[in-house]
Amino acid sequence: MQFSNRLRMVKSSVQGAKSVSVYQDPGYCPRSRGLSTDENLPLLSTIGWNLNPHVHDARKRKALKVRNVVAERQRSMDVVKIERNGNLLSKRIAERENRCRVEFGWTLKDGTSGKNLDGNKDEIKWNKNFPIDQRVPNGNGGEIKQDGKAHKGERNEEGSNGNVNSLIGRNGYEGSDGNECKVKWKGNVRRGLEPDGNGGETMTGQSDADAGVSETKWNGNGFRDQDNIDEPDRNGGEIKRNANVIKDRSGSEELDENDAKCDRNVPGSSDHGEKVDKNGDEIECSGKNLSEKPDGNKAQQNKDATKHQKRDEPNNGFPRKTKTLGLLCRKFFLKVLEYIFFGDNKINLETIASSMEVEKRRIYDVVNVMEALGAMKKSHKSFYTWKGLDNLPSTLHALKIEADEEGIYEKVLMTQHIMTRFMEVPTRNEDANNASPNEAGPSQIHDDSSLSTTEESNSSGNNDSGSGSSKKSGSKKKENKRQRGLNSLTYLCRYFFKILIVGLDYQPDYKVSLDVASTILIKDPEIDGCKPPDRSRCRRIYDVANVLISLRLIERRMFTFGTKKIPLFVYCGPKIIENGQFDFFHHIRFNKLSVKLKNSEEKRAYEVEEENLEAFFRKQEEEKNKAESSNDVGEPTEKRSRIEETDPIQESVDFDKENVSTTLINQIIPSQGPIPVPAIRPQPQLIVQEPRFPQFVPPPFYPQGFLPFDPRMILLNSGNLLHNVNSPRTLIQQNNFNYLSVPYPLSSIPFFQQPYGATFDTASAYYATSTSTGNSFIHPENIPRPSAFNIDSILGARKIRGSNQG
DNA sequence: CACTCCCGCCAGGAA
DNA sequence: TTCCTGGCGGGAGTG
Repeated sequence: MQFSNRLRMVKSSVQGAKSVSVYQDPGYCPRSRGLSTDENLPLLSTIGWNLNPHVHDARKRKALKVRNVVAERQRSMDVVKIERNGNLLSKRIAERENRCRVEFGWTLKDGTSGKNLDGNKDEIKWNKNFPIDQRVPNGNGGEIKQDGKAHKGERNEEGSNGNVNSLIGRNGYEGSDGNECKVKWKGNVRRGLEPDGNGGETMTGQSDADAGVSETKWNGNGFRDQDNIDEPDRNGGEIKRNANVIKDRSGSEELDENDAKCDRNVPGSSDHGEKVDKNGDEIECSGKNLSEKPDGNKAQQNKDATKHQKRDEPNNGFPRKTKTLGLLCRKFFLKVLEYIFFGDNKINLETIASSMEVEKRRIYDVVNVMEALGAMKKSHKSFYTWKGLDNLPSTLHALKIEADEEGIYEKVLMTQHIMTRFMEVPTRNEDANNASPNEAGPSQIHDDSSLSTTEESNSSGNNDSGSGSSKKSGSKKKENKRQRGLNSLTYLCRYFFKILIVGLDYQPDYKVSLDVASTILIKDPEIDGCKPPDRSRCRRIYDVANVLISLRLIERRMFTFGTKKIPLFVYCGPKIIENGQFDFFHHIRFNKLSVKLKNSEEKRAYEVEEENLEAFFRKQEEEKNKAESSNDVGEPTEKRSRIEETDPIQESVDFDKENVSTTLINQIIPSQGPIPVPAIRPQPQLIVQEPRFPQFVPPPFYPQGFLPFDPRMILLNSGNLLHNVNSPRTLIQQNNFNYLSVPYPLSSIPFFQQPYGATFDTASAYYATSTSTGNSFIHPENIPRPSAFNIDSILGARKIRGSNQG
């Protein structure tokens, strides 16, 4: 509770008064180029000007509805879950029509007072605190046993336990713990059950819904949502629910009423208690009882129920930092693990989204990346098949081959070189205004004269002139579609991976900056030159990167360049081997995030997710051990997790998983047991490495103005070229362009701290190679920015201009 | 101010 | 026609 309160953040409500960013500079914004200013105007809704308030309101309502739906689904999800015996939730909706019985149960943690509902139990014994164990024979001789005393069933009023479906109900943060608005299970819940006509049996009970790591059963408040929940499990058509089931029989208006009544110990009341729905289900009403009209398949997406849970919760009550994509990915992964654990590889996005308390839209971001990695495949609407990441090494191997064939490594190098030139220090006499980045590039002719079709299509995407013929619009549509595909997260992810892995064979410490990656991803330097990529796609790269980071497949490491820090991405996934196998669960378990999370909420959230994951694995192991108890010879437990000091993935050492610390974000714990493919970890940052730049063979393609360079060529002050590799000043100049064969060949700056490419002083035509001897050395501090390709900085300037323009 | 990236609008298309 | 999917950009949050 305290923590939840702490997490509450008041979302700033700055609206309207903000200046609007209008990207109208055709010289910079590829999408804007050649467009009229109207095309570049942001939506009115975003501006808030001249906007029909009704439209605006409608949008807001829609957004609100979406949020409500999410919350509603969450409630549904609470009811959907199953006992851990594998009664996997949500299978076929159609089956709900035939289900015979539904059990609502809470398994008791201490096991003293009742049986778990595992399996097809016929009865539940309740805690002795339960004064009444009322058995009502149903029409077919079945027994209905009802409720018990919940001794630990503290539930969130919202039913928004993000972990409701999780075996590990850690529930430690973001109010997802059911502790924010606790509903104490008062027990003493009595009710008269009406036998259903089908001989269905309803069991009500309650579990020790302790957020216990290993005991979490179904313990959420739930709306009955037949679309989600009314599905028999695979063990005989039972759904066991140990949730506070919300039942809306009379529509939203009654919710509060029911709510209020149910706060009391509910005596068996036909009004608020169980009712047989048309399918013969009985629904228990207990704890926080809300009722839902059992009127059919589409339970009214509850606005009202959500209403009261949302009203005090700006930003859904959770700080933004606890909703990061990386964190979401971790949660998602845990959910998937549960599915796998239950032997089901069909992932229902709706279910997952509900249980994670996020909009489905957010899930797509993760799913798309997973798809790109081959981990998931869409089966049908809202359902994906989990294929796993065990084949990741071979998947990446294939990607790497593709990358090689596409010459991506050369593109990377070339982009680095080209971008380097944006760091030119203008001569004193030179008007800085004339030295725009684009003009410096070898592809400038391209840039100016011929916008690529890509850009055209980009532009067309924003162009709503609509005056073209149908034929024209058809092709435009096609082009839009093509462009959309190129911008898809899946595509970007794969391409991003190609960029990140393609150089591993050449540079052991291969790393790529965001600027380089975004430039290559967003444009083909060969065609488009190295114009600044647009912001939007950079955002996508951030999205992809965050997911990959949370999966521990890449790392983002900060490198200093002068006074600036620039992030570089480093691959740290499994070794890329053809037909290699990879225990991804293992990988994600023992490779903790190495990034330092500054935000405490985010850090806490990550910790909780780590703990959840760990608890899941422990649970899994426990069960495994039980099964193999006879053979089990325990390893010495002295081996413990340790703080990673060297390359953490050098070897896989047996460690006692049970004692693995899961709270250290920066900790990397060697894995237990061998894994087929070790993970690649970046080198420790502080180790000075020899510059290891391969003898770069010029790529087979050359943009206009770009000529291959010879690493052995150096440029003398006279401008003549010489073959010499021994000189510290290794400058290559060909065709009016300067290339450096070896970036910072003799620089005292460690290579890993150096920016990509070389720093070039046009005034002196020297490369900075020495801090002590080179008269013309340009200290990094004197370089305006680590990369002029920093998108937002460029666009930020544009932004100002745009704002100035109106 | 720059960087990061969440949020939600809305186009496109599948169901 | 509905609604799922996901591209996209605004702007919030943070250092």
